[in-house]
Amino acid sequence: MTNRASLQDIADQLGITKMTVSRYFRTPEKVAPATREKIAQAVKQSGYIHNRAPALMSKALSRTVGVVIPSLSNQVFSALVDGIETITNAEAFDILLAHSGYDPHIEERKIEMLLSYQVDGLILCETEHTERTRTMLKQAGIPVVECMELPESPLDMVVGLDHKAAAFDAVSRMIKSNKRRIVYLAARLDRRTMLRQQGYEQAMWEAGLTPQIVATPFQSSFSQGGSLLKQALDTFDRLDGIFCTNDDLAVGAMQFCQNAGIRVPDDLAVMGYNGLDIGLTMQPPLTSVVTPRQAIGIKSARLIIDVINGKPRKEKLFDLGFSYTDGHSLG
Amino acid sequence: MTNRASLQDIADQLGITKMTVSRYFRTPEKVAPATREKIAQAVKQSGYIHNRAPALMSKALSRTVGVVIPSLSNQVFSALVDGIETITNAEAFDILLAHSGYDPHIEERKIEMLLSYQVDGLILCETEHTERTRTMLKQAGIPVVECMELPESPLDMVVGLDHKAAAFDAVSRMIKSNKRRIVYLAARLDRRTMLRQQGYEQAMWEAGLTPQIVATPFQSSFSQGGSLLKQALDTFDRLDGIFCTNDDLAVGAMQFCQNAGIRVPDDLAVMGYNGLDIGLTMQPPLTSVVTPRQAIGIKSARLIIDVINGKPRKEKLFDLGFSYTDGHSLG
DNA sequence: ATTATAAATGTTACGAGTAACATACACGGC
DNA sequence: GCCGTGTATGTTACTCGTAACATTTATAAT
Repeated sequence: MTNRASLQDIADQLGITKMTVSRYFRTPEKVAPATREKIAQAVKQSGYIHNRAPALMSKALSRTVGVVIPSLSNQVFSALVDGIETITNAEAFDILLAHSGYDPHIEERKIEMLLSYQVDGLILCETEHTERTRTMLKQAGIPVVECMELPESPLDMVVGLDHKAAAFDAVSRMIKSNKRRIVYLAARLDRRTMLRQQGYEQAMWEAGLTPQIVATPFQSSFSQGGSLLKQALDTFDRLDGIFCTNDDLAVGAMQFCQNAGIRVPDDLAVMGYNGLDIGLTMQPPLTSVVTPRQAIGIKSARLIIDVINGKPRKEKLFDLGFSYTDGHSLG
Repeated sequence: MTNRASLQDIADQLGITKMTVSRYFRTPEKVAPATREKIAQAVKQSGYIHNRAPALMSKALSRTVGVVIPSLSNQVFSALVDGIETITNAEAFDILLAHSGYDPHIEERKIEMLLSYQVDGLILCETEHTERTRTMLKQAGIPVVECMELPESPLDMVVGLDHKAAAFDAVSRMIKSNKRRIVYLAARLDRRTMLRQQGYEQAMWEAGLTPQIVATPFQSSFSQGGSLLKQALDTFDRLDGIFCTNDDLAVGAMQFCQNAGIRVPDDLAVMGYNGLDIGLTMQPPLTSVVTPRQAIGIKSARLIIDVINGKPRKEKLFDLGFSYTDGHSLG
């Protein structure tokens, strides 16, 4: 907008060339201490702000990684970003953040925007992409990590966990606690939700039980958890367990139980997914599958930066597994 | 990284100049339909991705607004960003998102990054800034909106609400419901939390009551709500109400009540702040101050873009007020 | 047909930091 | 005093999409 100070302005003021000033910012040790001092002074006084545009035009690195998360109000992704920034901060990279609202077309638009800023790498949290997204990313020739799950046809690198296996294990636990009539509660039927459903179904069939599902396409929420459980109770007789596709639903369902006088876990076992803080404040504390999202972020950023630095790994897929919260809602 | 296709590449391929291709993207109606068709073909085939860098170098607009939110896992800010994007999408602006973790120094770094990308405007969610942040923003000469609250020394424009007044009103309501021994529960003692405390204190003093505060500097969370309430009950006799600085604390506190056999609102009235969904799933539903965050986002983006388009308003401060959720936790 | 006007495309210059290479200068060792 | 080495700084060329202006081509109006 208005004319910000440029390197040239500072150089003119000191009777040196902008090259020296440029060096001052990027390799200060190559500038004489006396000059360094003078420049520091002038920079401070002029309030110079770095301008990336010309640097982006040279084929140099932008030292920026693009990150696309599905939602801005989900602790899963904020922990993921925290993990990413641990690494990027240490390596003097910036991140450029965008959110897709779980929509592949919005993801496409955001990726296009990030690429237009010449990011050196991309971290994505979804595995469903538009055709154009795949084309663009191929063209871009930068490292890409898909994180959180293990896609069937990865774009490039993958860091995540097997949600089907996690769900299978979680439901098997419930069955081991002598629960038999277990319903799967689901919302926003995205891919990860469907994978968990598959794990649930497999565990049920293998135990000789019949899977029963109550789902809504709407965004998951606490209140949704209550209404889905109500619907499940109305539809199926003598339920003794619910496996919820995330903790929001699980907590909502547990609240419904409290209000309806249903005892957890004696009358109804509840299994959540993600291991959020709120689950542990319930009475009894919610048992929940914990996804290692911070570790996923760290690993993803590490991989991206290694590739940028010319140290590509042979291995491209990293399964970081899962664990459980220390809850008592299973019986 | 690898050599992406440039406008020149496409132009060469078609025997035209890059200028025509550039026009095709920005003002397609000025390109002959036949040419348009040919370019569309070539663009698709080459997988061309726009490169913003040269455009950022011309003094043209970047058509990008920077947004710095404090947290990536707070519905308040995701709703705010939703509001912002309603407008930016309609006006063909992009947003560049960053998060500060409520830390003015991180905010400074993120603002510096956004400015280095030549954003045309900035939306900030905090009012505490470092000295350098203020200098940079003055230098930058772009419109800035501080949103959510009403700062004492605004940088430029402001869209928010008066948290002190809201807290005053909320606590006055509790007092009108014949609650007398009301404690303020607070976490992460940021400016907005302190403002609410002031409103609380004023309401108490004006009613001839003594304010009592239980606070923790740690990040607010559901479990924190329970322990703060426990601490309050241990410290003060015969509490009959709590005013919580946000819904996380309020919900945690209500869960504590349920577990401890404290009846809400008969034994204890609970007032929350923000009006999140989860509060309404409680039994009884939580009464909470609703902040108009989506509207704040819309208004903020509107103002920024108006100024960018050369239509500055005389008015610089917009108080969008507050309302209440339809809860029953007051009595 | 002839000029006026509009539509389509082309030409030129520009922006601001940086890589690669070039030069100047200081200092120590002989 | 001369040379070699290294440090500090300067010079030049480059990046590529776009604004502003120029030119060509098509269309309409008399």
